[in-house]
Amino acid sequence: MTTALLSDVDRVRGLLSTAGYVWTRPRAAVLHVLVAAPTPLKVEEIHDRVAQWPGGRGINLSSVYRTVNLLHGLRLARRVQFGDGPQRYELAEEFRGHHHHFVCETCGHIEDVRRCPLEGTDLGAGVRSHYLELFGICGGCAGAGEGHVPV
Amino acid sequence: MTTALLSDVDRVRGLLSTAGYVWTRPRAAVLHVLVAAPTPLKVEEIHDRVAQWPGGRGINLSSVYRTVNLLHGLRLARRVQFGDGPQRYELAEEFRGHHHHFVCETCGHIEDVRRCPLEGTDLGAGVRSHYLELFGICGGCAGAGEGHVPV
DNA sequence: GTCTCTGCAAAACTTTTGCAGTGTG
DNA sequence: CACACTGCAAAAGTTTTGCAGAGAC
Repeated sequence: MTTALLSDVDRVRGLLSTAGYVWTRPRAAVLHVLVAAPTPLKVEEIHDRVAQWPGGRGINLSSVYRTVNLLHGLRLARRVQFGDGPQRYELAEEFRGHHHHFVCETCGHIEDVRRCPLEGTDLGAGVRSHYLELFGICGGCAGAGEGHVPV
Repeated sequence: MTTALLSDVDRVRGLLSTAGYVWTRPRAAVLHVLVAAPTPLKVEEIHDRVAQWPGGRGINLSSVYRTVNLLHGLRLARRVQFGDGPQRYELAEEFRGHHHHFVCETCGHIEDVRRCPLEGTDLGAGVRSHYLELFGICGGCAGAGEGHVPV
């Protein structure tokens, strides 16, 4: 999945460059935030974290939108939505590997589900991809021995 | 799934009444539209179709929003989202049965997937529900014998 | 007749866009 | 130094809300 010699940020930087895109401060900042995030982030959250990042002060919300749209268009970022609320973004499967999410209906906590329940399943001819999210009660919100335990 | 003696509209009407809600023209119109729709509809689309419905002229978009939110809150309608774009609504599983959707990436055509690929699958402890959509190329957009064929 | 609900208009929220100036390669 | 990109501000698209009047029971 990952060339251990190159960080994900560097890999994306190279891919953007090859595609003819310039490496700028806003793009670098958004990438660093996405690489560091364990779960999908709202654009607003990316913007907030970008401001913490060294040299990230003053980066405009529009630029964050433009950057995630660019990454999504190049299939370097994946768009995720949990029920209501705004879109969220995370690094593409190429970097993170194929996975889904478990969302706790009580506290909103998000967990990666690394074992795809559809693996080996026949989805029918013509199906190219699938979008799956699981919902339930996480370990923290349920009593002992009752909450979510991945398979 | 359905009490053949009562239409879905009548069943919802009874449920709303039991819950203390009044049966009004906007609510009736939205329900008729949802019952008649084979696939999930955008609020804008519901609003348009409501206007066609006898006595539906003049029903405000806000009322459509309020109605779908009410139905969704009572678990009588299900919210669906395909990639970008606005939310869509369809009658709850209680009426339509458990199913998913296949969305053609080329033409946007939506098809019901009545056989759940996760049936009998172990999703892990604590999982209460799942959200699954399939994407690919439909029969109409692919060459003969190549497009989507449900399992 | 009471109290819920609706229409209308305004606002809130998310996302996109035009444009003049900045910064990358 | 040319051209892509950014910040800013304004706009577009979707959804929510306050309020006075209409309608259901």
